[in-house]
Amino acid sequence: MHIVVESSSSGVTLTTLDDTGAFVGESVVSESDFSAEVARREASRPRWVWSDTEHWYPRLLEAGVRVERCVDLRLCRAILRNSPLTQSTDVAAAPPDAWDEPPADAASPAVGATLFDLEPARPGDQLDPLREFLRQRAAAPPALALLLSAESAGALVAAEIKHTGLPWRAEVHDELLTRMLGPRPRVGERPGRMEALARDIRAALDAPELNPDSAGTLLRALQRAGLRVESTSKWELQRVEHPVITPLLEYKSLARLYSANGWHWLDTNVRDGRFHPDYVPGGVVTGRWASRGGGGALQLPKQVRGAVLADPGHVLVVADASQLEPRILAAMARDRAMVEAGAQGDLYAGIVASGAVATREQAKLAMLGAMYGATQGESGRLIPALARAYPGAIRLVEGAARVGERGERVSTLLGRGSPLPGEDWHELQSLASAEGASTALQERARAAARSWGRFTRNFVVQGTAAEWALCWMATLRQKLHALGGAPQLAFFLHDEVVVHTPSELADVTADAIREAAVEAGRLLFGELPIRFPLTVATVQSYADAK
DNA sequence: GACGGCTCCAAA
DNA sequence: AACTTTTGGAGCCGTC
Repeated sequence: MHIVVESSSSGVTLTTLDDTGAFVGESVVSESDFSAEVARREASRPRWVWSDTEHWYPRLLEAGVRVERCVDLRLCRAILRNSPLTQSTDVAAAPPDAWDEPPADAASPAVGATLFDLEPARPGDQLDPLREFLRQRAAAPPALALLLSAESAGALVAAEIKHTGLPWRAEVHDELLTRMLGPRPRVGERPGRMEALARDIRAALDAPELNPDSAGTLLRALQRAGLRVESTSKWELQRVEHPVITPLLEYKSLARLYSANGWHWLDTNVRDGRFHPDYVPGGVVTGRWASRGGGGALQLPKQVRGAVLADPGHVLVVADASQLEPRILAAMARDRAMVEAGAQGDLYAGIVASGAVATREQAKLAMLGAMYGATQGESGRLIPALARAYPGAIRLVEGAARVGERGERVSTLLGRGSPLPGEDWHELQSLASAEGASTALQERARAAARSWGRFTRNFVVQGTAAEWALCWMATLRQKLHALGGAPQLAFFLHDEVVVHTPSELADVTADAIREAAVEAGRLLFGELPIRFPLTVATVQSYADAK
Protein backbone atom coordinates (compact mmCIF):
# COMPACT_ATOMS: atom_id res chain seq x y z
CA MET A 1 0.00 0.00 0.00
CA HIS A 2 1.09 3.55 -0.76
CA ILE A 3 -0.02 6.78 0.83
CA VAL A 4 0.68 9.91 -1.19
CA VAL A 5 1.27 13.01 0.94
CA GLU A 6 0.47 16.44 -0.41
CA SER A 7 -0.01 19.94 1.00
CA SER A 8 -3.42 21.42 0.43
CA SER A 9 -5.17 24.61 1.42
CA SER A 10 -6.89 22.90 4.34
CA GLY A 11 -3.89 20.90 5.59
CA VAL A 12 -2.37 17.71 4.27
CA THR A 13 -4.09 15.39 1.82
CA LEU A 14 -3.37 11.67 2.18
CA THR A 15 -4.28 9.59 -0.84
CA THR A 16 -4.22 5.83 -0.41
CA LEU A 17 -3.37 3.59 -3.37
CA ASP A 18 -3.26 -0.18 -3.47
CA ASP A 19 -0.27 -2.14 -4.77
CA THR A 20 -1.44 -1.81 -8.35
CA GLY A 21 -1.56 1.98 -7.99
CA ALA A 22 -5.36 2.08 -7.96
CA PHE A 23 -7.15 4.69 -5.88
CA VAL A 24 -8.43 3.42 -2.54
CA GLY A 25 -9.37 6.54 -0.62
CA GLU A 26 -8.45 10.06 0.35
CA SER A 27 -8.48 12.00 3.59
CA VAL A 28 -7.41 15.43 4.71
CA VAL A 29 -5.82 16.20 8.06
CA SER A 30 -4.79 19.53 9.52
CA GLU A 31 -1.09 20.35 9.75
CA SER A 32 -1.26 19.92 13.50
CA ASP A 33 -2.80 16.44 13.26
CA PHE A 34 -0.45 15.29 10.53
CA SER A 35 2.20 13.53 12.60
CA ALA A 36 -0.34 11.74 14.79
CA GLU A 37 -2.14 10.55 11.67
CA VAL A 38 1.10 9.26 10.16
CA ALA A 39 1.90 7.46 13.40
CA ARG A 40 -1.53 5.84 13.39
CA ARG A 41 -1.37 4.68 9.80
CA GLU A 42 2.27 3.57 10.02
CA ALA A 43 0.94 0.48 11.81
CA SER A 44 -0.22 -0.88 8.44
CA ARG A 45 3.32 -0.45 7.06
CA PRO A 46 2.53 1.71 4.04
CA ARG A 47 5.11 3.23 1.78
CA TRP A 48 4.83 6.99 2.22
CA VAL A 49 5.10 8.83 -1.08
CA TRP A 50 6.20 12.42 -0.85
CA SER A 51 7.92 15.11 -2.86
CA ASP A 52 10.96 15.36 -0.58
CA THR A 53 11.97 13.47 2.50
CA GLU A 54 13.82 16.58 3.57
CA HIS A 55 10.59 18.58 3.46
CA TRP A 56 8.24 16.11 5.17
CA TYR A 57 10.25 13.90 7.48
CA PRO A 58 11.89 16.37 9.93
CA ARG A 59 8.53 17.45 11.37
CA LEU A 60 7.62 13.81 11.94
CA LEU A 61 10.93 13.11 13.65
CA GLU A 62 10.41 16.19 15.84
CA ALA A 63 7.10 14.65 16.89
CA GLY A 64 8.81 11.34 17.61
CA VAL A 65 7.36 9.57 14.59
CA ARG A 66 9.52 7.21 12.54
CA VAL A 67 8.41 5.74 9.25
CA GLU A 68 9.66 2.48 7.83
CA ARG A 69 9.49 3.15 4.10
CA CYS A 70 9.04 5.99 1.66
CA VAL A 71 9.30 7.04 -1.95
CA ASP A 72 11.26 10.26 -2.34
CA LEU A 73 9.85 11.45 -5.63
CA ARG A 74 12.48 14.07 -6.32
CA LEU A 75 15.39 11.69 -5.79
CA CYS A 76 13.71 8.93 -7.81
CA ARG A 77 12.90 11.38 -10.55
CA ALA A 78 16.57 12.34 -10.85
CA ILE A 79 17.55 8.69 -11.26
CA LEU A 80 14.82 8.02 -13.83
CA ARG A 81 15.84 11.02 -15.90
CA ASN A 82 19.43 9.85 -16.19
CA SER A 83 19.30 6.07 -16.20
CA PRO A 84 20.05 4.27 -19.47
CA LEU A 85 17.20 1.92 -18.54
CA THR A 86 14.55 4.64 -18.86
CA GLN A 87 15.72 6.80 -21.74
CA SER A 88 12.64 6.03 -23.87
CA THR A 89 10.12 6.93 -21.14
CA ASP A 90 8.19 10.16 -20.81
CA VAL A 91 9.79 10.87 -17.43
CA ALA A 92 13.18 11.07 -19.13
CA ALA A 93 11.89 12.96 -22.15
CA ALA A 94 9.81 15.58 -20.34
CA PRO A 95 11.14 19.14 -20.33
CA PRO A 96 12.61 20.35 -17.01
CA ASP A 97 9.98 21.42 -14.52
CA ALA A 98 9.64 22.15 -10.80
CA TRP A 99 10.59 18.55 -9.95
CA ASP A 100 14.07 19.21 -11.30
CA GLU A 101 14.61 22.24 -9.08
CA PRO A 102 16.27 21.87 -5.71
CA PRO A 103 13.69 21.71 -2.92
CA ALA A 104 12.37 25.13 -1.95
CA ASP A 105 13.09 24.72 1.73
CA ALA A 106 16.44 22.97 1.48
CA ALA A 107 18.63 26.02 2.05
CA SER A 108 19.37 27.09 5.58
CA PRO A 109 16.16 28.81 6.62
CA ALA A 110 15.99 32.56 6.39
CA VAL A 111 19.66 33.31 6.99
CA GLY A 112 20.22 36.73 5.48
CA ALA A 113 16.54 37.14 4.73
CA THR A 114 15.46 40.75 4.55
CA LEU A 115 12.22 42.65 4.39
CA PHE A 116 12.59 42.63 0.64
CA ASP A 117 12.35 38.87 0.44
CA LEU A 118 8.60 38.81 0.01
CA GLU A 119 7.09 35.36 0.00
CA PRO A 120 8.83 33.75 -2.96
CA ALA A 121 6.86 31.42 -5.17
CA ARG A 122 7.64 27.95 -3.85
CA PRO A 123 8.22 25.43 -6.59
CA GLY A 124 6.78 22.87 -4.21
CA ASP A 125 3.40 24.48 -4.61
CA GLN A 126 3.25 23.53 -8.27
CA LEU A 127 4.05 19.88 -7.71
CA ASP A 128 1.46 17.17 -8.11
CA PRO A 129 2.93 14.19 -6.25
CA LEU A 130 0.13 11.79 -7.11
CA ARG A 131 0.49 12.40 -10.82
CA GLU A 132 4.29 12.25 -10.60
CA PHE A 133 4.18 9.00 -8.62
CA LEU A 134 1.97 7.31 -11.20
CA ARG A 135 4.16 8.55 -14.00
CA GLN A 136 7.29 7.20 -12.26
CA ARG A 137 5.62 3.85 -11.60
CA ALA A 138 4.81 3.54 -15.27
CA ALA A 139 8.37 4.44 -16.26
CA ALA A 140 10.43 2.45 -13.76
CA PRO A 141 11.52 -1.02 -14.91
CA PRO A 142 11.92 -3.78 -12.30
CA ALA A 143 15.68 -3.59 -12.75
CA LEU A 144 15.67 -0.13 -11.14
CA ALA A 145 13.51 -1.09 -8.17
CA LEU A 146 16.41 -1.80 -5.82
CA LEU A 147 18.19 1.47 -6.60
CA LEU A 148 15.01 3.53 -6.21
CA SER A 149 14.12 2.00 -2.87
CA ALA A 150 17.71 2.24 -1.62
CA GLU A 151 17.86 5.90 -2.59
CA SER A 152 14.63 6.65 -0.73
CA ALA A 153 15.76 4.65 2.30
CA GLY A 154 18.98 6.65 2.26
CA ALA A 155 16.96 9.85 2.44
CA LEU A 156 15.26 8.54 5.59
CA VAL A 157 18.65 7.68 7.09
CA ALA A 158 20.05 11.12 6.28
CA ALA A 159 17.10 12.87 7.93
CA GLU A 160 17.33 10.63 10.98
CA ILE A 161 21.08 11.18 11.41
CA LYS A 162 20.58 14.92 11.09
CA HIS A 163 17.83 14.75 13.69
CA THR A 164 19.75 12.55 16.11
CA GLY A 165 23.18 14.04 15.61
CA LEU A 166 26.65 12.87 16.50
CA PRO A 167 27.60 13.27 20.18
CA TRP A 168 29.97 16.20 20.36
CA ARG A 169 31.55 17.58 23.52
CA ALA A 170 32.03 21.30 23.02
CA GLU A 171 34.29 21.72 26.06
CA VAL A 172 36.59 18.94 24.82
CA HIS A 173 36.74 20.58 21.40
CA ASP A 174 37.49 23.93 23.05
CA GLU A 175 40.33 22.42 25.10
CA LEU A 176 41.74 20.80 21.99
CA LEU A 177 41.67 24.13 20.12
CA THR A 178 43.22 25.99 23.03
CA ARG A 179 46.00 23.43 23.31
CA MET A 180 46.88 23.72 19.63
CA LEU A 181 46.11 27.37 18.86
CA GLY A 182 46.20 29.16 22.18
CA PRO A 183 43.19 30.85 23.79
CA ARG A 184 40.30 31.92 21.61
CA PRO A 185 41.27 35.26 20.03
CA ARG A 186 39.12 38.35 19.79
CA VAL A 187 37.25 38.89 16.53
CA GLY A 188 39.61 39.85 13.73
CA GLU A 189 42.73 38.63 15.50
CA ARG A 190 44.77 35.49 14.91
CA PRO A 191 45.13 32.90 17.62
CA GLY A 192 48.41 33.35 19.51
CA ARG A 193 50.11 30.25 18.16
CA MET A 194 49.36 31.26 14.55
CA GLU A 195 50.55 34.82 15.20
CA ALA A 196 53.85 33.50 16.58
CA LEU A 197 54.32 31.26 13.55
CA ALA A 198 53.51 34.18 11.23
CA ARG A 199 56.35 36.12 12.88
CA ASP A 200 58.73 33.21 12.33
CA ILE A 201 57.68 33.00 8.69
CA ARG A 202 58.20 36.72 8.11
CA ALA A 203 61.62 36.54 9.75
CA ALA A 204 62.71 33.50 7.74
CA LEU A 205 61.69 35.17 4.49
CA ASP A 206 62.82 38.67 5.48
CA ALA A 207 59.33 39.91 4.59
CA PRO A 208 58.13 41.95 7.59
CA GLU A 209 54.70 42.80 6.15
CA LEU A 210 53.81 39.35 4.79
CA ASN A 211 50.35 37.95 5.33
CA PRO A 212 50.79 34.17 5.10
CA ASP A 213 47.10 33.76 4.24
CA SER A 214 47.68 35.45 0.89
CA ALA A 215 48.84 32.72 -1.47
CA GLY A 216 50.00 35.15 -4.16
CA THR A 217 52.19 37.35 -1.98
CA LEU A 218 53.46 34.31 -0.08
CA LEU A 219 54.57 32.63 -3.30
CA ARG A 220 56.43 35.75 -4.42
CA ALA A 221 58.11 36.03 -1.00
CA LEU A 222 59.18 32.38 -1.16
CA GLN A 223 60.63 32.82 -4.63
CA ARG A 224 62.39 36.03 -3.60
CA ALA A 225 64.01 34.08 -0.76
CA GLY A 226 65.36 31.62 -3.33
CA LEU A 227 62.94 28.71 -2.95
CA ARG A 228 62.23 26.91 -6.18
CA VAL A 229 58.48 26.38 -5.87
CA GLU A 230 55.62 26.95 -8.31
CA SER A 231 52.87 27.07 -5.72
CA THR A 232 52.41 27.28 -1.96
CA SER A 233 50.76 23.89 -1.69
CA LYS A 234 51.71 21.59 1.14
CA TRP A 235 53.03 18.79 -1.05
CA GLU A 236 55.36 21.10 -2.92
CA LEU A 237 56.68 22.82 0.20
CA GLN A 238 57.42 19.48 1.83
CA ARG A 239 60.09 18.66 -0.71
CA VAL A 240 62.05 21.87 -0.21
CA GLU A 241 64.66 22.58 2.45
CA HIS A 242 64.57 26.03 4.04
CA PRO A 243 64.08 27.43 7.57
CA VAL A 244 60.66 28.76 6.59
CA ILE A 245 59.20 25.34 5.76
CA THR A 246 58.59 24.04 9.27
CA PRO A 247 56.76 27.10 10.61
CA LEU A 248 54.91 27.57 7.34
CA LEU A 249 53.56 24.02 7.22
CA GLU A 250 52.50 24.25 10.84
CA TYR A 251 50.86 27.59 10.16
CA LYS A 252 48.89 26.17 7.24
CA SER A 253 47.69 23.24 9.27
CA LEU A 254 46.59 25.44 12.17
CA ALA A 255 45.00 28.01 9.85
CA ARG A 256 42.92 25.25 8.34
CA LEU A 257 41.88 23.96 11.75
CA TYR A 258 41.01 27.47 12.93
CA SER A 259 38.95 28.47 9.92
CA ALA A 260 37.26 25.14 9.13
CA ASN A 261 36.70 23.59 12.56
CA GLY A 262 37.58 26.27 15.08
CA TRP A 263 35.49 28.10 17.64
CA HIS A 264 33.23 29.61 14.99
CA TRP A 265 32.42 26.14 13.66
CA LEU A 266 31.75 24.97 17.21
CA ASP A 267 29.37 27.89 17.86
CA THR A 268 27.39 27.36 14.69
CA ASN A 269 27.35 23.58 14.41
CA VAL A 270 27.17 22.05 17.86
CA ARG A 271 23.93 22.38 19.82
CA ASP A 272 22.99 20.53 22.99
CA GLY A 273 25.99 18.23 22.74
CA ARG A 274 25.30 17.11 19.18
CA PHE A 275 26.67 17.86 15.73
CA HIS A 276 23.85 17.63 13.21
CA PRO A 277 25.30 16.67 9.81
CA ASP A 278 23.39 18.27 6.93
CA TYR A 279 23.60 15.57 4.28
CA VAL A 280 22.32 15.88 0.73
CA PRO A 281 21.43 12.37 -0.48
CA GLY A 282 22.14 11.98 -4.17
CA GLY A 283 24.00 15.30 -4.05
CA VAL A 284 26.96 13.95 -6.03
CA VAL A 285 26.44 12.78 -9.63
CA THR A 286 27.84 9.37 -8.74
CA GLY A 287 25.13 8.90 -6.11
CA ARG A 288 27.29 9.69 -3.15
CA TRP A 289 25.86 12.03 -0.58
CA ALA A 290 27.05 15.60 -0.46
CA SER A 291 26.84 17.90 2.54
CA ARG A 292 25.52 21.41 2.85
CA GLY A 293 26.41 24.43 4.89
CA GLY A 294 29.51 25.11 6.91
CA GLY A 295 29.26 21.91 8.90
CA GLY A 296 31.39 20.00 6.45
CA ALA A 297 29.86 16.68 7.49
CA LEU A 298 31.84 14.76 4.90
CA GLN A 299 35.21 16.25 5.71
CA LEU A 300 35.40 16.11 9.48
CA PRO A 301 39.17 16.15 9.98
CA LYS A 302 40.82 13.58 12.17
CA GLN A 303 42.28 16.49 14.18
CA VAL A 304 38.95 17.15 15.93
CA ARG A 305 37.48 13.68 16.24
CA GLY A 306 38.60 13.58 19.86
CA ALA A 307 35.57 15.76 20.68
CA VAL A 308 33.24 13.01 19.49
CA LEU A 309 32.57 11.13 22.72
CA ALA A 310 29.82 8.69 23.56
CA ASP A 311 27.30 9.66 26.24
CA PRO A 312 27.71 8.09 29.70
CA GLY A 313 26.74 4.43 29.56
CA HIS A 314 27.10 4.44 25.78
CA VAL A 315 29.75 3.61 23.20
CA LEU A 316 30.39 4.40 19.59
CA VAL A 317 30.53 1.43 17.25
CA VAL A 318 32.56 2.61 14.26
CA ALA A 319 32.69 0.44 11.16
CA ASP A 320 34.27 1.02 7.80
CA ALA A 321 34.30 -1.18 4.73
CA SER A 322 37.90 -2.10 3.96
CA GLN A 323 39.08 -1.42 0.40
CA LEU A 324 35.49 -1.00 -0.69
CA GLU A 325 35.98 0.39 -4.18
CA PRO A 326 38.48 -2.19 -5.49
CA ARG A 327 36.27 -4.97 -4.12
CA ILE A 328 33.27 -3.40 -5.84
CA LEU A 329 35.24 -3.37 -9.07
CA ALA A 330 36.24 -7.00 -8.68
CA ALA A 331 32.64 -8.04 -8.06
CA MET A 332 31.13 -5.90 -10.85
CA ALA A 333 33.61 -7.30 -13.34
CA ARG A 334 33.05 -10.83 -12.01
CA ASP A 335 36.85 -11.00 -11.97
CA ARG A 336 37.35 -14.29 -10.16
CA ALA A 337 41.07 -13.78 -9.67
CA MET A 338 40.59 -10.39 -8.03
CA VAL A 339 37.70 -11.64 -5.91
CA GLU A 340 39.99 -14.46 -4.83
CA ALA A 341 42.81 -12.03 -4.02
CA GLY A 342 40.51 -10.29 -1.54
CA ALA A 343 39.03 -13.40 -0.02
CA GLN A 344 41.59 -13.73 2.79
CA GLY A 345 41.24 -10.18 4.11
CA ASP A 346 43.71 -7.70 2.74
CA LEU A 347 43.06 -7.34 -1.00
CA TYR A 348 46.37 -5.61 -1.63
CA ALA A 349 48.28 -8.38 0.13
CA GLY A 350 46.35 -10.86 -2.00
CA ILE A 351 47.43 -9.03 -5.15
CA VAL A 352 51.05 -9.23 -4.04
CA ALA A 353 50.65 -12.94 -3.22
CA SER A 354 49.37 -13.55 -6.75
CA GLY A 355 52.68 -12.21 -8.05
CA ALA A 356 51.20 -9.34 -10.05
CA VAL A 357 53.29 -6.71 -8.26
CA ALA A 358 56.10 -6.79 -5.71
CA THR A 359 54.84 -4.78 -2.74
CA ARG A 360 51.59 -3.91 -1.00
CA GLU A 361 52.22 -0.25 -1.69
CA GLN A 362 52.53 -0.99 -5.39
CA ALA A 363 49.30 -3.00 -5.33
CA LYS A 364 47.48 -0.07 -3.79
CA LEU A 365 48.97 2.47 -6.19
CA ALA A 366 48.12 0.30 -9.18
CA MET A 367 44.53 -0.29 -8.06
CA LEU A 368 43.90 3.38 -7.38
CA GLY A 369 45.48 4.29 -10.67
CA ALA A 370 43.26 1.83 -12.52
CA MET A 371 40.11 3.23 -10.91
CA TYR A 372 41.08 6.89 -11.35
CA GLY A 373 42.73 6.65 -14.74
CA ALA A 374 46.31 7.48 -13.86
CA THR A 375 48.69 7.50 -16.81
CA GLN A 376 51.82 8.88 -15.23
CA GLY A 377 54.18 8.16 -12.39
CA GLU A 378 54.60 4.86 -10.64
CA SER A 379 50.86 4.31 -10.59
CA GLY A 380 50.59 4.56 -14.38
CA ARG A 381 53.57 2.26 -14.88
CA LEU A 382 52.11 -0.46 -12.65
CA ILE A 383 48.75 -0.72 -14.37
CA PRO A 384 49.89 -3.05 -17.21
CA ALA A 385 51.06 -5.60 -14.63
CA LEU A 386 47.69 -5.38 -12.96
CA ALA A 387 45.95 -5.80 -16.32
CA ARG A 388 47.86 -9.02 -17.00
CA ALA A 389 46.85 -10.52 -13.67
CA TYR A 390 43.28 -9.20 -13.59
CA PRO A 391 42.14 -8.65 -17.17
CA GLY A 392 38.45 -8.71 -16.30
CA ALA A 393 38.59 -5.89 -13.78
CA ILE A 394 40.81 -3.73 -15.93
CA ARG A 395 38.66 -4.33 -19.01
CA LEU A 396 35.66 -2.99 -17.09
CA VAL A 397 37.26 0.35 -16.14
CA GLU A 398 38.97 0.75 -19.51
CA GLY A 399 35.65 0.12 -21.22
CA ALA A 400 33.93 2.75 -19.08
CA ALA A 401 36.69 5.22 -19.99
CA ARG A 402 36.25 4.58 -23.74
CA VAL A 403 32.49 5.15 -23.47
CA GLY A 404 33.07 8.48 -21.74
CA GLU A 405 35.69 9.54 -24.29
CA ARG A 406 33.03 9.11 -26.98
CA GLY A 407 30.68 11.34 -24.97
CA GLU A 408 28.31 8.48 -24.16
CA ARG A 409 26.65 7.41 -20.93
CA VAL A 410 27.85 4.76 -18.48
CA SER A 411 25.87 3.12 -15.72
CA THR A 412 26.41 1.83 -12.23
CA LEU A 413 25.50 -1.76 -11.42
CA LEU A 414 22.02 -0.80 -10.22
CA GLY A 415 21.35 1.53 -13.13
CA ARG A 416 22.30 5.07 -12.16
CA GLY A 417 23.36 6.79 -15.36
CA SER A 418 26.25 9.19 -15.70
CA PRO A 419 25.54 12.71 -16.92
CA LEU A 420 26.48 13.54 -20.50
CA PRO A 421 29.19 16.10 -21.23
CA GLY A 422 27.96 19.63 -21.89
CA GLU A 423 27.65 21.60 -25.09
CA ASP A 424 31.13 23.07 -24.75
CA TRP A 425 32.64 19.60 -24.70
CA HIS A 426 30.80 18.50 -27.85
CA GLU A 427 31.62 21.73 -29.61
CA LEU A 428 35.30 21.30 -28.84
CA GLN A 429 35.22 17.73 -30.19
CA SER A 430 33.54 18.73 -33.44
CA LEU A 431 35.79 21.76 -33.96
CA ALA A 432 38.85 19.57 -33.45
CA SER A 433 37.67 16.90 -35.88
CA ALA A 434 36.85 19.44 -38.59
CA GLU A 435 39.09 19.88 -41.62
CA GLY A 436 42.12 22.07 -40.92
CA ALA A 437 41.85 22.12 -37.13
CA SER A 438 45.09 23.15 -35.46
CA THR A 439 47.11 20.54 -33.62
CA ALA A 440 46.74 22.63 -30.46
CA LEU A 441 42.97 22.43 -30.77
CA GLN A 442 43.14 18.70 -31.45
CA GLU A 443 45.27 18.22 -28.38
CA ARG A 444 42.85 20.24 -26.25
CA ALA A 445 39.97 18.11 -27.52
CA ARG A 446 41.84 14.88 -26.80
CA ALA A 447 42.65 16.10 -23.30
CA ALA A 448 38.99 16.95 -22.69
CA ALA A 449 37.92 13.53 -24.00
CA ARG A 450 40.45 11.75 -21.79
CA SER A 451 39.33 13.82 -18.83
CA TRP A 452 35.69 12.85 -19.37
CA GLY A 453 36.82 9.25 -19.75
CA ARG A 454 38.52 9.42 -16.35
CA PHE A 455 35.25 10.68 -14.93
CA THR A 456 33.12 7.85 -16.42
CA ARG A 457 35.80 5.30 -15.48
CA ASN A 458 35.58 6.39 -11.88
CA PHE A 459 31.81 6.88 -12.01
CA VAL A 460 30.99 3.19 -12.40
CA VAL A 461 33.12 2.21 -9.40
CA GLN A 462 32.41 5.14 -7.09
CA GLY A 463 28.70 5.00 -7.98
CA THR A 464 28.35 1.27 -7.41
CA ALA A 465 30.24 1.59 -4.12
CA ALA A 466 27.73 4.28 -3.14
CA GLU A 467 24.92 1.83 -3.96
CA TRP A 468 26.50 -0.81 -1.76
CA ALA A 469 26.74 1.76 1.04
CA LEU A 470 23.06 2.72 0.63
CA CYS A 471 22.02 -0.93 0.84
CA TRP A 472 24.27 -1.37 3.86
CA MET A 473 22.72 1.56 5.68
CA ALA A 474 19.14 0.76 4.70
CA THR A 475 19.56 -2.78 6.01
CA LEU A 476 21.38 -1.60 9.13
CA ARG A 477 18.63 0.93 9.84
CA GLN A 478 16.07 -1.86 9.96
CA LYS A 479 18.25 -4.07 12.10
CA LEU A 480 18.93 -1.30 14.62
CA HIS A 481 15.21 -0.58 14.82
CA ALA A 482 14.61 -4.26 15.50
CA LEU A 483 17.04 -3.98 18.42
CA GLY A 484 14.57 -1.62 20.05
CA GLY A 485 15.68 1.69 18.62
CA ALA A 486 18.26 2.57 21.29
CA PRO A 487 21.28 2.07 18.99
CA GLN A 488 21.19 4.98 16.59
CA LEU A 489 23.01 5.75 13.38
CA ALA A 490 24.91 8.92 14.22
CA PHE A 491 27.25 9.46 11.29
CA PHE A 492 27.99 8.27 7.77
CA LEU A 493 31.05 8.89 5.63
CA HIS A 494 30.95 7.17 2.22
CA ASP A 495 32.16 3.76 3.43
CA GLU A 496 31.95 4.21 7.18
CA VAL A 497 29.18 4.37 9.78
CA VAL A 498 29.10 5.41 13.43
CA VAL A 499 26.40 3.97 15.68
CA HIS A 500 25.83 5.46 19.14
CA THR A 501 24.53 2.71 21.37
CA PRO A 502 24.07 1.75 25.02
CA SER A 503 27.19 -0.13 26.10
CA GLU A 504 25.33 -3.35 26.81
CA LEU A 505 24.15 -3.43 23.18
CA ALA A 506 27.60 -2.86 21.69
CA ASP A 507 28.10 -6.47 20.62
CA VAL A 508 24.68 -6.95 19.03
CA THR A 509 25.13 -3.57 17.32
CA ALA A 510 28.45 -4.68 15.85
CA ASP A 511 26.81 -7.93 14.71
CA ALA A 512 24.01 -5.97 13.06
CA ILE A 513 26.53 -3.83 11.18
CA ARG A 514 28.35 -6.93 9.93
CA GLU A 515 25.17 -8.74 8.95
CA ALA A 516 23.99 -5.66 7.08
CA ALA A 517 27.22 -5.62 5.09
CA VAL A 518 26.71 -9.26 4.10
CA GLU A 519 23.14 -8.46 3.08
CA ALA A 520 24.29 -5.46 1.01
CA GLY A 521 26.71 -7.70 -0.87
CA ARG A 522 23.91 -10.15 -1.56
CA LEU A 523 21.53 -7.44 -2.74
CA LEU A 524 24.05 -6.20 -5.29
CA PHE A 525 25.87 -9.34 -6.34
CA GLY A 526 23.60 -12.25 -5.47
CA GLU A 527 25.48 -15.44 -4.69
CA LEU A 528 28.82 -14.32 -6.08
CA PRO A 529 31.27 -15.25 -3.32
CA ILE A 530 32.51 -11.72 -2.73
CA ARG A 531 33.24 -10.54 0.80
CA PHE A 532 33.12 -6.98 2.04
CA PRO A 533 35.08 -7.17 5.27
CA LEU A 534 34.59 -4.44 7.85
CA THR A 535 36.90 -2.93 10.39
CA VAL A 536 34.74 -2.55 13.48
CA ALA A 537 35.85 -0.69 16.60
CA THR A 538 33.90 -0.15 19.81
CA VAL A 539 35.21 3.04 21.38
CA GLN A 540 34.41 5.95 23.65
CA SER A 541 36.03 8.48 21.32
CA TYR A 542 35.83 8.60 17.54
CA ALA A 543 39.52 9.51 17.55
CA ASP A 544 40.29 5.99 18.80
CA ALA A 545 38.51 4.23 15.94
CA LYS A 546 41.51 4.08 13.64
C1' DG B 1 29.74 45.88 -1.04
C1' DA B 2 28.59 41.95 -4.01
C1' DC B 3 30.32 38.50 -6.91
C1' DG B 4 33.18 35.30 -9.43
C1' DG B 5 37.65 33.23 -10.08
C1' DC B 6 41.53 31.35 -7.95
C1' DT B 7 44.27 28.69 -4.54
C1' DC B 8 44.48 25.62 -0.99
C1' DC B 9 42.91 21.81 1.90
C1' DA B 10 39.68 18.45 4.33
C1' DA B 11 37.19 13.80 3.42
C1' DA B 12 36.30 9.19 0.83
C1' DA C 1 53.86 12.36 -1.81
C1' DA C 2 51.73 13.23 -6.15
C1' DC C 3 49.94 11.25 -10.06
C1' DT C 4 44.38 10.22 -11.06
C1' DT C 5 38.11 10.77 -9.08
C1' DT C 6 34.03 13.09 -6.49
C1' DT C 7 32.86 16.94 -3.30
C1' DG C 8 32.36 21.95 0.16
C1' DG C 9 34.34 25.90 2.31
C1' DA C 10 37.59 29.75 3.63
C1' DG C 11 40.16 33.41 2.35
C1' DC C 12 42.17 36.49 -0.99
C1' DC C 13 41.82 39.52 -4.84
C1' DG C 14 40.28 41.81 -8.98
C1' DT C 15 36.13 43.54 -11.23
C1' DC C 16 31.91 45.80 -11.35
